[in-house]
Amino acid sequence: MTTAAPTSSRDLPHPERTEIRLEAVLHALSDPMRLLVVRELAADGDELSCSHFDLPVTKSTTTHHFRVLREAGVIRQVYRGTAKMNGLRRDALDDLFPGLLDSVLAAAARQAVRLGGS
Amino acid sequence: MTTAAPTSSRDLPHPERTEIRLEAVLHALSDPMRLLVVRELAADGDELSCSHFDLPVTKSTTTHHFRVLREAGVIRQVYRGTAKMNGLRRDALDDLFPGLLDSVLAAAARQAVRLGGS
DNA sequence: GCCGTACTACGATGCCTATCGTACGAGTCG
DNA sequence: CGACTCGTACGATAGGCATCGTAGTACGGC
Repeated sequence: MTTAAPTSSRDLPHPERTEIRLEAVLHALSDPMRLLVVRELAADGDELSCSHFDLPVTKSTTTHHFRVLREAGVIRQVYRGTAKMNGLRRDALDDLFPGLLDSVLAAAARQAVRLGGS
Repeated sequence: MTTAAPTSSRDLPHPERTEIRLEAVLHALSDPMRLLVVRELAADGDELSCSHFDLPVTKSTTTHHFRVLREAGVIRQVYRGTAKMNGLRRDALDDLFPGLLDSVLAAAARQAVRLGGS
Protein backbone atom coordinates (compact mmCIF):
# COMPACT_ATOMS: atom_id res chain seq x y z
CA MET A 1 0.00 0.00 0.00
CA THR A 2 2.61 2.44 1.00
CA THR A 3 4.81 1.46 -1.93
CA ALA A 4 3.06 2.02 -5.23
CA ALA A 5 4.17 0.21 -8.35
CA PRO A 6 7.45 1.79 -9.40
CA THR A 7 7.67 3.28 -12.86
CA SER A 8 11.24 2.03 -13.03
CA SER A 9 12.86 -1.26 -12.14
CA ARG A 10 15.12 0.19 -9.49
CA ASP A 11 13.72 0.06 -6.01
CA LEU A 12 14.73 1.83 -2.86
CA PRO A 13 14.66 0.55 0.73
CA HIS A 14 12.15 2.33 2.91
CA PRO A 15 11.49 1.62 6.57
CA GLU A 16 8.18 -0.01 7.34
CA ARG A 17 5.71 2.16 9.15
CA THR A 18 6.37 0.29 12.37
CA GLU A 19 10.10 0.77 11.95
CA ILE A 20 9.97 4.55 12.02
CA ARG A 21 11.52 5.98 15.18
CA LEU A 22 10.76 9.35 16.66
CA GLU A 23 14.41 9.99 17.50
CA ALA A 24 15.44 9.33 13.92
CA VAL A 25 12.73 11.64 12.60
CA LEU A 26 13.74 14.42 14.97
CA HIS A 27 17.36 13.94 14.05
CA ALA A 28 16.55 14.04 10.36
CA LEU A 29 14.63 17.27 10.82
CA SER A 30 17.33 18.87 12.96
CA ASP A 31 19.54 19.60 9.96
CA PRO A 32 18.89 22.96 8.26
CA MET A 33 19.24 21.51 4.76
CA ARG A 34 16.87 18.66 5.42
CA LEU A 35 14.38 20.87 7.20
CA LEU A 36 14.42 23.13 4.16
CA VAL A 37 13.73 20.19 1.88
CA VAL A 38 10.85 19.00 4.02
CA ARG A 39 9.36 22.48 4.15
CA GLU A 40 9.49 22.75 0.38
CA LEU A 41 7.98 19.31 -0.03
CA ALA A 42 5.16 20.19 2.31
CA ALA A 43 4.50 23.47 0.52
CA ASP A 44 4.69 22.19 -3.04
CA GLY A 45 2.50 19.16 -2.55
CA ASP A 46 4.56 16.10 -3.27
CA GLU A 47 6.44 14.39 -6.07
CA LEU A 48 9.38 16.71 -6.48
CA SER A 49 12.56 15.60 -8.16
CA CYS A 50 15.90 15.84 -6.39
CA SER A 51 17.20 18.24 -9.00
CA HIS A 52 14.35 20.62 -8.30
CA PHE A 53 16.03 21.64 -5.06
CA ASP A 54 18.81 24.18 -5.36
CA LEU A 55 20.68 23.57 -2.14
CA PRO A 56 24.00 25.31 -1.47
CA VAL A 57 25.82 21.98 -1.35
CA THR A 58 27.11 19.55 -3.94
CA LYS A 59 24.97 16.85 -5.44
CA SER A 60 26.76 14.21 -3.41
CA THR A 61 25.72 15.92 -0.19
CA THR A 62 22.20 16.38 -1.50
CA THR A 63 21.96 12.66 -2.18
CA HIS A 64 23.18 12.01 1.36
CA HIS A 65 20.49 14.23 2.89
CA PHE A 66 17.73 12.63 0.87
CA ARG A 67 18.88 9.23 1.98
CA VAL A 68 18.83 10.28 5.62
CA LEU A 69 15.30 11.55 5.21
CA ARG A 70 14.20 8.37 3.47
CA GLU A 71 15.82 6.04 5.99
CA ALA A 72 14.24 7.98 8.83
CA GLY A 73 10.86 7.45 7.20
CA VAL A 74 10.20 11.12 6.53
CA ILE A 75 10.06 10.92 2.73
CA ARG A 76 9.27 8.34 0.09
CA GLN A 77 11.50 8.10 -2.96
CA VAL A 78 10.60 6.56 -6.28
CA TYR A 79 12.57 6.47 -9.50
CA ARG A 80 10.83 7.80 -12.57
CA GLY A 81 13.13 7.50 -15.49
CA THR A 82 16.36 9.26 -14.64
CA ALA A 83 14.67 11.44 -12.07
CA LYS A 84 14.04 10.44 -8.47
CA MET A 85 10.78 11.77 -7.15
CA ASN A 86 10.40 12.66 -3.50
CA GLY A 87 7.26 12.87 -1.45
CA LEU A 88 6.49 13.37 2.23
CA ARG A 89 5.24 10.29 4.06
CA ARG A 90 2.46 12.28 5.62
CA ASP A 91 0.19 9.30 6.05
CA ALA A 92 2.70 7.31 8.07
CA LEU A 93 3.94 10.25 10.11
CA ASP A 94 0.50 11.56 10.93
CA ASP A 95 -0.55 8.09 11.92
CA LEU A 96 2.43 7.44 14.16
CA PHE A 97 2.94 10.93 15.54
CA PRO A 98 -0.26 12.95 15.14
CA GLY A 99 0.35 16.65 14.80
CA LEU A 100 4.11 16.37 14.99
CA LEU A 101 4.90 17.18 11.38
CA ASP A 102 2.48 20.10 11.31
CA SER A 103 3.94 21.48 14.51
CA VAL A 104 7.44 21.30 13.14
CA LEU A 105 6.41 22.87 9.85
CA ALA A 106 4.55 25.65 11.63
CA ALA A 107 7.50 26.21 13.94
CA ALA A 108 9.88 26.37 10.99
CA ALA A 109 7.65 28.84 9.19
CA ARG A 110 7.38 31.01 12.29
CA GLN A 111 11.11 30.98 12.80
CA ALA A 112 11.74 31.80 9.15
CA VAL A 113 9.53 34.86 9.50
CA ARG A 114 11.13 35.78 12.81
CA LEU A 115 14.68 35.53 11.49
CA GLY A 116 14.51 36.21 7.78
CA GLY A 117 12.22 39.17 8.15
CA SER A 118 10.91 38.67 4.65
CA MET B 1 11.44 37.27 33.47
CA THR B 2 12.80 34.02 32.37
CA THR B 3 15.66 34.11 34.87
CA ALA B 4 14.40 34.19 38.44
CA ALA B 5 16.64 35.25 41.31
CA PRO B 6 19.04 32.35 41.93
CA THR B 7 19.05 30.73 45.34
CA SER B 8 22.79 30.30 45.05
CA SER B 9 25.56 32.57 43.87
CA ARG B 10 26.47 30.41 40.90
CA ASP B 11 24.69 31.33 37.73
CA LEU B 12 24.27 29.46 34.47
CA PRO B 13 24.15 30.81 30.91
CA HIS B 14 20.80 30.34 29.23
CA PRO B 15 19.87 31.40 25.71
CA GLU B 16 17.46 34.30 25.46
CA ARG B 17 14.04 33.44 24.16
CA THR B 18 14.88 35.00 20.80
CA GLU B 19 18.07 32.98 20.61
CA ILE B 20 16.34 29.61 20.70
CA ARG B 21 16.58 27.80 17.38
CA LEU B 22 14.23 25.11 16.16
CA GLU B 23 17.07 23.02 14.73
CA ALA B 24 18.87 23.06 18.06
CA VAL B 25 15.72 22.05 19.93
CA LEU B 26 15.04 19.19 17.53
CA HIS B 27 18.63 18.05 17.76
CA ALA B 28 18.52 18.18 21.55
CA LEU B 29 15.36 16.07 21.56
CA SER B 30 16.73 13.55 19.05
CA ASP B 31 18.93 11.87 21.65
CA PRO B 32 17.23 9.03 23.56
CA MET B 33 18.74 10.06 26.89
CA ARG B 34 17.72 13.65 26.55
CA LEU B 35 14.26 12.78 25.29
CA LEU B 36 13.87 10.58 28.36
CA VAL B 37 14.87 13.44 30.62
CA VAL B 38 12.44 15.82 28.95
CA ARG B 39 9.63 13.30 29.19
CA GLU B 40 10.25 12.83 32.89
CA LEU B 41 10.44 16.57 33.43
CA ALA B 42 7.15 17.06 31.63
CA ALA B 43 5.47 14.30 33.61
CA ASP B 44 6.76 15.24 37.04
CA GLY B 45 5.98 18.93 36.79
CA ASP B 46 9.22 20.81 37.07
CA GLU B 47 12.09 21.43 39.46
CA LEU B 48 13.81 18.07 39.43
CA SER B 49 17.40 17.66 40.54
CA CYS B 50 19.98 16.15 38.22
CA SER B 51 20.58 13.31 40.65
CA HIS B 52 16.91 12.37 40.51
CA PHE B 53 17.45 10.87 37.10
CA ASP B 54 18.92 7.40 36.99
CA LEU B 55 20.33 7.30 33.52
CA PRO B 56 22.47 4.37 32.35
CA VAL B 57 25.46 6.65 31.84
CA THR B 58 28.07 8.19 34.08
CA LYS B 59 27.58 11.50 35.87
CA SER B 60 29.91 13.24 33.43
CA THR B 61 27.74 12.25 30.52
CA THR B 62 24.61 13.24 32.40
CA THR B 63 26.06 16.69 32.98
CA HIS B 64 26.83 16.92 29.28
CA HIS B 65 23.26 16.07 28.28
CA PHE B 66 21.77 18.59 30.68
CA ARG B 67 24.04 21.25 29.29
CA VAL B 68 22.97 20.46 25.73
CA LEU B 69 19.33 20.74 26.77
CA ARG B 70 19.98 24.02 28.56
CA GLU B 71 21.98 25.55 25.71
CA ALA B 72 19.26 24.58 23.25
CA GLY B 73 16.75 26.41 25.42
CA VAL B 74 14.74 23.33 26.32
CA ILE B 75 15.34 23.42 30.07
CA ARG B 76 16.16 25.98 32.72
CA GLN B 77 18.75 25.12 35.34
CA VAL B 78 19.15 26.77 38.73
CA TYR B 79 21.45 25.87 41.57
CA ARG B 80 19.84 25.27 44.93
CA GLY B 81 22.52 24.42 47.42
CA THR B 82 24.49 21.46 46.13
CA ALA B 83 21.65 20.36 43.91
CA LYS B 84 20.91 21.71 40.44
CA MET B 85 17.24 21.94 39.73
CA ASN B 86 15.94 21.44 36.21
CA GLY B 87 12.70 22.66 34.71
CA LEU B 88 11.20 22.68 31.24
CA ARG B 89 11.08 26.09 29.56
CA ARG B 90 7.49 25.52 28.55
CA ASP B 91 6.66 29.21 28.42
CA ALA B 92 9.40 30.01 25.91
CA LEU B 93 8.92 26.90 23.81
CA ASP B 94 5.14 27.20 23.65
CA ASP B 95 5.51 30.85 22.71
CA LEU B 96 8.06 30.25 19.96
CA PHE B 97 6.80 26.91 18.65
CA PRO B 98 3.16 26.43 19.67
CA GLY B 99 2.20 22.81 20.04
CA LEU B 100 5.63 21.47 19.20
CA LEU B 101 6.62 20.28 22.65
CA ASP B 102 3.25 18.65 23.24
CA SER B 103 3.41 16.89 19.89
CA VAL B 104 6.85 15.54 20.63
CA LEU B 105 5.83 14.41 24.11
CA ALA B 106 2.70 12.76 22.80
CA ALA B 107 4.69 11.08 20.03
CA ALA B 108 7.26 9.84 22.54
CA ALA B 109 4.53 8.47 24.80
CA ARG B 110 2.84 6.74 21.87
CA GLN B 111 6.10 5.22 20.73
CA ALA B 112 6.93 4.06 24.25
CA VAL B 113 3.62 2.24 24.41
CA ARG B 114 4.07 0.86 20.92
CA LEU B 115 7.57 -0.47 21.59
CA GLY B 116 7.80 -1.11 25.30
CA GLY B 117 4.45 -2.74 25.56
CA SER B 118 4.17 -1.82 29.21
C1' DG C 1 24.88 2.62 -30.59
C1' DC C 2 26.31 7.17 -28.26
C1' DC C 3 25.96 11.03 -25.60
C1' DG C 4 24.03 13.80 -22.05
C1' DT C 5 21.56 14.04 -17.79
C1' DA C 6 20.37 12.45 -13.13
C1' DC C 7 21.79 10.36 -9.45
C1' DT C 8 25.03 7.03 -6.80
C1' DA C 9 29.14 4.88 -4.72
C1' DC C 10 33.33 5.31 -2.58
C1' DG C 11 37.11 7.37 -0.33
C1' DA C 12 38.87 11.29 2.26
C1' DT C 13 38.59 14.92 5.58
C1' DG C 14 37.55 17.59 9.41
C1' DC C 15 34.25 18.55 12.85
C1' DC C 16 30.95 17.34 16.25
C1' DT C 17 29.49 14.42 19.99
C1' DA C 18 28.44 10.65 23.25
C1' DT C 19 30.98 8.35 26.33
C1' DC C 20 34.26 7.57 30.02
C1' DG C 21 37.66 8.44 34.02
C1' DT C 22 39.81 11.27 37.12
C1' DA C 23 40.60 15.32 39.53
C1' DC C 24 38.48 19.36 41.30
C1' DG C 25 35.10 23.21 43.38
C1' DA C 26 30.84 24.35 45.91
C1' DG C 27 27.78 23.51 49.53
C1' DT C 28 25.90 21.03 53.67
C1' DC C 29 26.22 18.67 57.98
C1' DG C 30 28.62 16.56 61.79
C1' DC D 1 37.50 22.18 60.57
C1' DG D 2 36.65 17.75 58.12
C1' DA D 3 34.06 14.65 55.52
C1' DC D 4 30.69 13.74 52.42
C1' DT D 5 27.57 14.70 48.41
C1' DC D 6 26.53 16.92 44.12
C1' DG D 7 27.91 18.41 40.15
C1' DT D 8 31.91 20.44 36.91
C1' DA D 9 36.09 20.66 34.19
C1' DC D 10 39.32 18.62 31.42
C1' DG D 11 41.45 15.23 28.65
C1' DA D 12 40.95 11.18 25.92
C1' DT D 13 38.63 8.22 22.71
C1' DA D 14 35.86 6.36 19.43
C1' DG D 15 32.23 6.77 16.40
C1' DG D 16 29.13 9.53 13.60
C1' DC D 17 28.29 12.87 10.13
C1' DA D 18 28.22 16.84 6.80
C1' DT D 19 30.92 17.93 3.22
C1' DC D 20 33.62 17.36 -0.94
C1' DG D 21 35.59 15.29 -5.37
C1' DT D 22 35.90 11.85 -8.63
C1' DA D 23 34.53 7.98 -10.93
C1' DG D 24 30.75 5.21 -12.18
C1' DT D 25 25.76 3.47 -13.27
C1' DA D 26 20.97 3.96 -15.06
C1' DC D 27 17.94 5.96 -18.26
C1' DG D 28 16.16 8.65 -22.20
C1' DG D 29 16.86 10.85 -26.62
C1' DC D 30 19.38 11.48 -30.93
